[in-house]
Amino acid sequence: MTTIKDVANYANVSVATVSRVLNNKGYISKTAEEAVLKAIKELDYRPNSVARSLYHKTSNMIGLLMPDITNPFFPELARAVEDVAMSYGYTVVFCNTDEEMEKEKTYFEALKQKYVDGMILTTSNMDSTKYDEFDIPLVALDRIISERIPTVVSENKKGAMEATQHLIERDCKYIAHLRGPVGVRPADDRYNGFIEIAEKEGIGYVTADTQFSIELAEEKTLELFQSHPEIDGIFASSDVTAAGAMHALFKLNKQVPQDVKIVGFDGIPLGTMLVPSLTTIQQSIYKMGEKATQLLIDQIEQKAIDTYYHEFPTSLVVRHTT
Amino acid sequence: MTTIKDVANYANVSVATVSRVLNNKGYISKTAEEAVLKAIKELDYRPNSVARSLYHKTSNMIGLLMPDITNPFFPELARAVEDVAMSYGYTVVFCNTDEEMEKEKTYFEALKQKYVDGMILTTSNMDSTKYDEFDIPLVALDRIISERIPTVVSENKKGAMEATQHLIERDCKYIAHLRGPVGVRPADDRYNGFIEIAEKEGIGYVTADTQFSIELAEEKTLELFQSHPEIDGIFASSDVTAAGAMHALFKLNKQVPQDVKIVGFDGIPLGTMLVPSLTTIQQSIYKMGEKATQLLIDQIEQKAIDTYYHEFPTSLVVRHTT
DNA sequence: ATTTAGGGTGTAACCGGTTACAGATGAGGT
DNA sequence: ACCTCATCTGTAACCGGTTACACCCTAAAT
Repeated sequence: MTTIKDVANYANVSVATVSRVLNNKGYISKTAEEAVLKAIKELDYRPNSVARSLYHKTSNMIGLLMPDITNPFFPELARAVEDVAMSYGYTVVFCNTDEEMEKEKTYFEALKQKYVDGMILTTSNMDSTKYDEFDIPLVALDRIISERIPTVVSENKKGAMEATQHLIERDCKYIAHLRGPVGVRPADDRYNGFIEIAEKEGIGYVTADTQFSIELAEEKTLELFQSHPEIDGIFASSDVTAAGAMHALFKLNKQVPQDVKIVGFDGIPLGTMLVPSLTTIQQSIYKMGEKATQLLIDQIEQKAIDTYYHEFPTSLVVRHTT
Repeated sequence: MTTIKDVANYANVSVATVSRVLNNKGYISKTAEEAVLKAIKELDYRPNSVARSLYHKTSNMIGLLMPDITNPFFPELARAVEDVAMSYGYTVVFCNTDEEMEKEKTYFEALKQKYVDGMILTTSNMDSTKYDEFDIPLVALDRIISERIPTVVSENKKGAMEATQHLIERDCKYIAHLRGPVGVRPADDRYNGFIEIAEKEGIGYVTADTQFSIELAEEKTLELFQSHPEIDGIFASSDVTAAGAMHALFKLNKQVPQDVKIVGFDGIPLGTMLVPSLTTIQQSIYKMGEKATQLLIDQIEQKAIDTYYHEFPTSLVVRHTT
């Protein structure tokens, strides 16, 4: 491996001069610069970024912590993060936490030891004060952790209200809500939005707790219909959950949208692949990923951050399940 | 940040002794060891892995190059890679190349500058000899690049044959194959497997070229039915493509599986979410990711690699589209 | 009493960069 | 002629670890 010393020797200058050329810093004579550039070219030299990191305590890497890339909501987010990061010369290290606090801690430690410049969190299982202790730039994405951490989320409550309203406009009389994980703010907000409209419109409703798993959603839907056969509308907390509900309806021999109408939440590609395709509340997933990454890089590069809380609008996309 | 020097001072020993304790190397007295361990604990010391890397000339990172994490085939692969990597103390940098040679080159350079220890390739758009030039451990996953690079793929041809046979057993008389990208070996192998069985069984068939996009698959399916309304079976080169075909059939008002039967390829979760759920050729996606990562780490750690070519069995999973 | 050998420890060089600092040179101002 | 200052360059310390080597100590062997 060619080192800066090799280049210095070859160009008959000191390592300091080579470093100056590399970083365009300080005074360099034309002669020296040319000699160095020639040496770099002929020796095919690339600076060792580990050595650089050691000195600068910086790695040009950012960490992306998410529950599970296998959950179809995250690939698009990850994609956006990576696109923006790369355009600024950062690389992305990605970590699946499975919502386990232990894993989260392990990754935090591992990444800190590698001098990652910052982290994007789409998962938060440690005590919220813990995050402030790590003195490393953070951004919360699709989660709300603490007001000290810049945050990017959707207008979850508003979206949920719109979804519920839509089902009512489509003549649903008794609506079930498949609620997301209790305690996760976006899911709670959707729940609250649903309740608010259902109460306001004085319509019949039930709710059931689910996670983001298709199997559980199917199971819960079957249970709901056992106790409430009059359900004619479902608002699912995520598109994956909606897919689970559709399976249950298939088993129950209910026609979608004739017998039961369904609205999901997320707007992931899965929705368009389902047959019939899924009416859903579209989040600006890619844009949220972009914004979060931008916010992180701004912090890393010490730029002032104007707003700490960013809410992205959602939109109702009517497809074939309503 | 606490350094090894702080620990040494606190424990009243030299940095060498601390390092020996950390790495369990050389002679250490019980007294010294205890003092060091106590210091480490009380100062909450973690060795700086960048400094370690500098000495050991490794970054403990591996690169994962894939076309697009947004394509539902890749998250599971990525997940497996990350799981195994992390269990060996490696972190994963992920890169989306969009099958563009330029991007691939850029990432290769960027990662080499960061001295990643190795890379897993699920995409290959450079000249195959180019890869040999980079003297860095590589593994080809779901791609075949060169026999000098350890390779992990599915039994694509065999799987395709099984899929075709299955459609014939289900009484299909005229089968369409939605072929994957020409020139990509796994896709070509599936095509060849299909042709071989179709010819052998003397059944009617057509093929159409697609990519891994749902829209294109839908479009091509519509075209196929226009020219060949007698099609009663479809073997799609991927599950995403199969989903596209299902959309087309929905538009054409054809019942699945009554009028047309469909078999996909991949076994991604999407298949179970579709209604009706998709019969498919299941690849051991996770296991392939594990194996590839293991092969990469073996190379990095200079272990001998017994076999360079690994084929994973596929299996027919019969669900509701056949 | 003197070797000998193994246990235990610290010093300093090293990994490959960056940069503070000091010294050298030469042009321009007084 | 002397001073000032900008330009240019090299030496060496530093980032935070690892380890070769030298040295000391003690107990067993001769």
